[in-house]
Amino acid sequence: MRLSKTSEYALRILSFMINSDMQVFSAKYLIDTLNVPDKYLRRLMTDLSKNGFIKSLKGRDGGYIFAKNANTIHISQVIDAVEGMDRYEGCIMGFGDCSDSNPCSLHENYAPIKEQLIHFLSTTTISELKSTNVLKF
Amino acid sequence: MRLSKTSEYALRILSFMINSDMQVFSAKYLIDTLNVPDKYLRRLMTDLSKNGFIKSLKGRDGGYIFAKNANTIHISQVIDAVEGMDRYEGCIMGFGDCSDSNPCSLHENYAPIKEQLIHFLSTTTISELKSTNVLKF
DNA sequence: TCAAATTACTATATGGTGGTAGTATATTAA
DNA sequence: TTAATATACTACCACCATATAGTAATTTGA
Ligand code: FES
Ligand code: FES
Repeated sequence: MRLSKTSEYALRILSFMINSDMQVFSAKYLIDTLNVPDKYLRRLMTDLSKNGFIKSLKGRDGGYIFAKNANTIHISQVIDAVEGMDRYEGCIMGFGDCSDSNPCSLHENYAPIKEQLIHFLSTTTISELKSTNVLKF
Repeated sequence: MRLSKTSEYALRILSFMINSDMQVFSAKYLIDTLNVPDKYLRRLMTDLSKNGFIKSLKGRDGGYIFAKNANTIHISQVIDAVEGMDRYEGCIMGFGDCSDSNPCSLHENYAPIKEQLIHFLSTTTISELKSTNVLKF
């Protein structure tokens, strides 16, 4: 299972921000530190701003800052904002509806795993990504 | 979590074949029954043949047939043949190496779920997809 | 034999994600 | 006031998965 690259970038950025002591992060700084393509990161940050996760401070000494407490931002919300969560909620074989009463041949075994995945993504918040063990961003 | 459309098709086809009493399946029959695009299915079948899951019988009354016992075909092998399993084995945040000693910030919570997913895909065989409960192909 | 039924091959079109380029706009330290 | 430092916007390009089209090759029943 892999997220879209855009989701990966978004989570890496927010994860990096919550693990840092700094308050304001310029695009340039994030680009250099996280090795995310310049213009791609800028567009993504605008997108995250519009979705209310962060807000931008324009002009000299400007940058990005959390728009709300990171413990109110769930991973699933971030994924939903940049690529949509549908991809993870539907049937693994591509049939739209996934339910016990209308199962595909993989449903019985896969459904419990999916439940855990969805639960994990929708209950974990960005602030829970703060850790001293994490070595990479 | 969703497989690539090609993997979906492949699994739906093999799942359909194991759940049917027939032995030989023409491309035309599969196309009409499973609503998979004509030429796309044909190319996929050739691909599955080359990977040894099925074999083709050419000419009049030809079609496709399992090339080996379906209980020796694991789901992960099918996925690996048509889209590759790397996508599911790596770090959820896109860092190549995923291990407890070099974790990303999601690793601690995600790794156990990934283990289950990989285990499920690599131990389940096509013949286990035979079921009277399944309503859709 | 040969026509019908079938798979195999090659080339091309399309759509979406990821990535790039250039310009416009806003803010502020000096 | 103004130059420097930021973000915002618009258009475009590249690649890959998905899908389509046309033709060639193979087998077999009649
Ligand atoms: S119906 Fe396919 S995974 Fe639930
Ligand atoms: S290192 Fe990211 S999921 Fe394991």
